Amino acid sequence: MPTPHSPEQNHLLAALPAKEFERLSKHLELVPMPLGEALYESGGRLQHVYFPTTSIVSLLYVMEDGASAEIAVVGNEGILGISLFMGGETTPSRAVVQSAGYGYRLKAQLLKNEFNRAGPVLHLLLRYTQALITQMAQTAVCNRHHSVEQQLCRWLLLSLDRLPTNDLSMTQELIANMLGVRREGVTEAAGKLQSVGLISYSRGRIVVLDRPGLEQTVCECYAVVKKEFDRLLIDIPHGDPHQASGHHAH
Amino acid sequence: MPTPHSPEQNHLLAALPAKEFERLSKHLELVPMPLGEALYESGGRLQHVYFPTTSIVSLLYVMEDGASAEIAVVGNEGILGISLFMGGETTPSRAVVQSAGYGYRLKAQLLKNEFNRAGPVLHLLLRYTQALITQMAQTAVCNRHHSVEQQLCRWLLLSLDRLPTNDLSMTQELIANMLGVRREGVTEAAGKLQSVGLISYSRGRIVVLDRPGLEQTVCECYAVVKKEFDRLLIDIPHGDPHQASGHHAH
DNA sequence: TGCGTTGTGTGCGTTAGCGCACAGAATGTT
DNA sequence: AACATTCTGTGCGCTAACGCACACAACGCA
Repeated sequence: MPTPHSPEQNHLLAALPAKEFERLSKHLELVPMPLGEALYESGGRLQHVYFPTTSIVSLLYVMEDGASAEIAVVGNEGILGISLFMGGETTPSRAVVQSAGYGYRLKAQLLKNEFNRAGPVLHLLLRYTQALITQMAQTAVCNRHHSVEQQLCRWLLLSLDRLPTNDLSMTQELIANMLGVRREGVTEAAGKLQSVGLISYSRGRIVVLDRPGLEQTVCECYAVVKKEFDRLLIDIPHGDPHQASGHHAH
Repeated sequence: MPTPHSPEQNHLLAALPAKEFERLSKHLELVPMPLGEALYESGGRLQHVYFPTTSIVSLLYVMEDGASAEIAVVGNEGILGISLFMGGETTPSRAVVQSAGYGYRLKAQLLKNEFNRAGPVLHLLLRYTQALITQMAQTAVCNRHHSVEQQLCRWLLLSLDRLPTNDLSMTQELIANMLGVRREGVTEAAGKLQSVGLISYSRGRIVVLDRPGLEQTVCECYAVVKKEFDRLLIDIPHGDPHQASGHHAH
């Protein structure tokens, strides 16, 4: 058991004021999140919300003909199951583990109760949701205007930001599903990135060699989203009329 | 003065319980919303939130090179300025009036106060926000997988749903900006739709002749979003632990 | 060591959409 | 009536991405 797990590995949990964290932490349940597991299906009812720590989860829309597209990605900075507290209970999206790891889960009703106290937890979750909205919106724009190569860069950086290492365990097939493009398109784009020395890969294992280089190749979409996440979540003022004791998410 | 205006033309306002509506309505201010007006700019601070009644507003992302894309559209079913109550205060998007008309506005602070009462207004706004999220996500998918023609259909239907008539006042240039495609692409797609008898247009005026026909041509994205809006907003249970007196949004 | 499975590379022809450069039509203006 | 302006139609060549059909490489397991 090399890595000791703790809820604070999740930034949202870490950003909670002590009192709220106390209340919730006793109900947090550490769960493994294996590659490919669906935390929820389109339209399905949620039993739990999930706070990833070492895993990454994709929010996917799958269409009637089987074509798919990732609309956002959630890792240790976030939470899965926002539709619970937004009031809809379900969403038309799927949530699939894209990078195996661990996370903590919490019974749906407990989170709702906490949310309905209308305290710091509510405000924190809503801020996170706004950041997530930005990510979705930017994904829409990126899908419209940018090349597969640029999008691959974005995707790699998004993953990198949510992992402790710089090697990802992902086949090109999977990446293609996420980006909603052909597998061959990913092969080609990845080939280019490798030939320029930014990454190196082989059979489902991608190592990022030159992160700054990637950041130069990526489209603006990455920075926009990143900036917005930082703005909304790094220095979190707890609530609106409440205290503003400078907590940090890391 | 042919049309008498009333706040209830906006579905969200109409869905408010009497008590909340009372409290807010005295502060609602009827404002004209002329074509092209920007209700807010990327990163700008909001002074008001807007409840469109006869107007339609596009949420746009504009990129460094000037390319743009609509990520969602808001009409009499919704509200503009969700980042106010989500806690971010601003967003990276612009809000531009796409179809001239009227709306009611409310001072930012008043809405925040109401929101912070954590009553029916909060729950209603959050449900609406979830519907909006679905629209954005589906836009991302649509951008990835569907043709300009299909997207034009979707766009026309979205507009139609938010207007009392079936003629839209929109140049192809504007539509192209919204969809994030070339103007010529819109010309071509619109030409096809016209030749099949679904629409008729001339110099900035589009009349929808055959709505059912449009609904057959459009991609699934339209229906997904529509269904989700209906599910979340038509039969609104006010709040979670509160009463569930069957209010209707129309 | 051999064999199946799973990933990856490559080479087509095809297509949707782009960028550009106009020509023509409808409208408003004086 | 003449003119500028705005909107729309059309005709290119060009490129990114698609769909398909393989060949090949790596790894896992008997």
